[in-house]
Amino acid sequence: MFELFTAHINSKIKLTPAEMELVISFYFPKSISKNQLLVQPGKICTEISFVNKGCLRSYSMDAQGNKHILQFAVANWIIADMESFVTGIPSKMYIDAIKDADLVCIHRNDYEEMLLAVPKMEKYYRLLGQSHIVASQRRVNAAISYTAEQKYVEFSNNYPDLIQAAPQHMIASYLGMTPETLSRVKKQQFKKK
Amino acid sequence: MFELFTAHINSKIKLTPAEMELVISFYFPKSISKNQLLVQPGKICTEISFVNKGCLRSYSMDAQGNKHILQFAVANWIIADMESFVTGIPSKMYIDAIKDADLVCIHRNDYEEMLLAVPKMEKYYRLLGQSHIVASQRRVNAAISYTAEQKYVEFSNNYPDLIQAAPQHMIASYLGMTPETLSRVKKQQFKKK
DNA sequence: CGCGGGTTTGATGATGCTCAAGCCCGGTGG
DNA sequence: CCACCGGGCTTGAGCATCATCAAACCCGCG
Repeated sequence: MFELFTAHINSKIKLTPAEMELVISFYFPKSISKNQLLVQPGKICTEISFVNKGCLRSYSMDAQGNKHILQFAVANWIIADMESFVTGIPSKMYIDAIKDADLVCIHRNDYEEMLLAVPKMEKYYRLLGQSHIVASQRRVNAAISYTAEQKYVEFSNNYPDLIQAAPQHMIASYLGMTPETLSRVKKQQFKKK
Repeated sequence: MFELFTAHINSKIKLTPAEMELVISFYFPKSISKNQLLVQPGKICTEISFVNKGCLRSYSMDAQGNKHILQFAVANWIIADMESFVTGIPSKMYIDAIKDADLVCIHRNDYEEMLLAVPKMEKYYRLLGQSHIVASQRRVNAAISYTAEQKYVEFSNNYPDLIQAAPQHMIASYLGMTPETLSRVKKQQFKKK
């Protein structure tokens, strides 16, 4: 149940078995099936979710009803609308499963308490934050500097697993282009080699 | 010297005077003048810098020699190439001052040690990371969903101070458009009201 | 077999880029 | 004090990239 999660924690920090047990007591498992919503606009994002299995995405929707994918989360990643989670303001985005998923979650009411109970977990979340920042930095750089083709190449290098897991129109959305453009980019790519 | 920095820490966590003194002992002040480089490609980013005064930017340069600004940092913000800082691989980006700046820095050799000496600082950096993530999320969303005009409007709402502080061509770079486009967008904006 | 979501392809058009020139303005030196 | 220089901003014309709209295609599934 919690094996992957505890292994992930152990890979970043060292906890005694007692501490680990205490940590776990604050978390709860949750399964959501494909297309099921975890977060939606107007509601507060109450949980941080660690993905055990499956795949989630977070996205916003613009005035024309177009979805824009901000993040994918596969196994060993966490996902949440941190803006809503930390401030308590209603979320403006959606999070749902694109493949049936098993999660390990912590509620925002328990989060600070857990960190007080096991302060070493501050480091765990600091390190996660650092990884997230590194990933965001790359993402922003690609978004503002790259052509459609460069974006796709970089993405497929960085996330070869997602190329498999996610349907193409979602990858297009993540990359900030239309499905048609991505289709044409791939065709071009193919011709080049 | 360290007033703003200690105030910033105190606004996020509670430290005893002794702890604060210990923390401070790991940091050193640094002044850099306009146009001076703090980080450059090929070299490891050895410091995290807290901005006391002035303004810095981080940017990448593409094959055509175009600069793409990833982040601005004014007072009370921190800046670093976290990818290089945490992994120790050479940076691929530049950080320089766009206004004479006073910084409070910590060297990567001292960072983990400082966190061991004063574990409460884990929380400080966790919270900074959270803020950074929230900001990045907004930035990514704007980059992939907005038109040039929407990007500018959102930016001027979120960072009215930077509209003053940064020259227009840098704001254009930050927003992922050319200076010409930003100029035209502003003209349009003006005509609307 | 036929439906439907997702992908591909094509034609057209808009947004934003490129290149080039002119303008504005603050700083410098005669 | 004025002339000149230069960087940054603006303006214009033409163009490339990518979006839009529409239709066809593919394929798994009921």
